[in-house]
Amino acid sequence: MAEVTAALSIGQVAERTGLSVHTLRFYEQQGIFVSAVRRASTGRRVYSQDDVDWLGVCVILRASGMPLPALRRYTELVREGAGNEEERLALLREHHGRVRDQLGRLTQCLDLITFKVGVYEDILDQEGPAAGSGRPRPSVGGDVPASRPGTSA
Amino acid sequence: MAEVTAALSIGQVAERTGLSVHTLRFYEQQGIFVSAVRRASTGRRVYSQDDVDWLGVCVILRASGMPLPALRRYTELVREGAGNEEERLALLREHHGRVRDQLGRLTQCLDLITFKVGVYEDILDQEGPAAGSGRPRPSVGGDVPASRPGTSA
DNA sequence: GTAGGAGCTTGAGTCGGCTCTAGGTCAACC
DNA sequence: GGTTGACCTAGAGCCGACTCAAGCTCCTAC
Repeated sequence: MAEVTAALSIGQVAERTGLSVHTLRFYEQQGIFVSAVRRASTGRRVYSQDDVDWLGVCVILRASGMPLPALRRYTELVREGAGNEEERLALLREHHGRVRDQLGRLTQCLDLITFKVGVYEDILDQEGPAAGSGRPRPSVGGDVPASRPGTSA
Repeated sequence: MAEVTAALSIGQVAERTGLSVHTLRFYEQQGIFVSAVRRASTGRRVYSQDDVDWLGVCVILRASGMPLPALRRYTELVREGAGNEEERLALLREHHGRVRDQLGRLTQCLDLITFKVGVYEDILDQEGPAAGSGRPRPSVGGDVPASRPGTSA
């Protein structure tokens, strides 16, 4: 058990969070740090492991589409400390809902794309190497064939 | 069996696709239509049911994050007609992969968020109404409590 | 003692994808 | 014949989230 608080440079933090140094400075300016980023006597930023942990959470929230203003608000609540758990929960729940929606929509999209991929595989199967069997496919999705469109086939 | 090809105004198409009239004109300019949009003698755009069907596909591809250039390329391939199915398939497969990745990442994010929501529910459970039991929770994710951070608890 | 590299600040630029504005045409209704 | 209201074009503007540039300061190593 050593290094209670690590003291990392912006480059090191960039490396371990996957964010660019630009983005780290940008996030700081945007108020996306729970406590002010410390500075060395030379003016350079000094990050702790806590900062890295927090950024890990931020990366996930961002990756799931939380907008910066919401992330900033959440950060503020955490910075204020205990007593505002309701608001944090509300914020997270709202985001949770959005992510679930997004997941649902994406799943639907994936279905369509999977289907279309199958259609094209069949087409290439049949006219391609040998006259393969060609799994039965419902009659949709081959995409308008340019010449005589007709609600696809 | 009537209206082989409907003849819809831009407003009607906007309504049935969920896209704005601005976006429809923008897409047209971007080459996101399989065949040139027809014009009435007055210069107004006249869309067919095929256009609407195609836009339906586009909406789904866009919703799943396909960038406009890729969508344009796909449109071009469909416009060119039969013979380029390999490239269409490649394009769709690539997108399919990206959507699956995105889905995976989003699912992970959802797990974290679900977990955090649970943590806050427990906190509010305990200090709130009555001193509820509080389901056992692993020791992560309560978020740095501002004062004495310490790798959260 | 100087070259290289990491870091600093402020402010501008980029990118994707729309979204809106200005100024105009046209058809329909009162 | 005047007013809506839907549509037209070209081009500018916007938004979110970075990303980069310019010009500077340090520190380290040769």
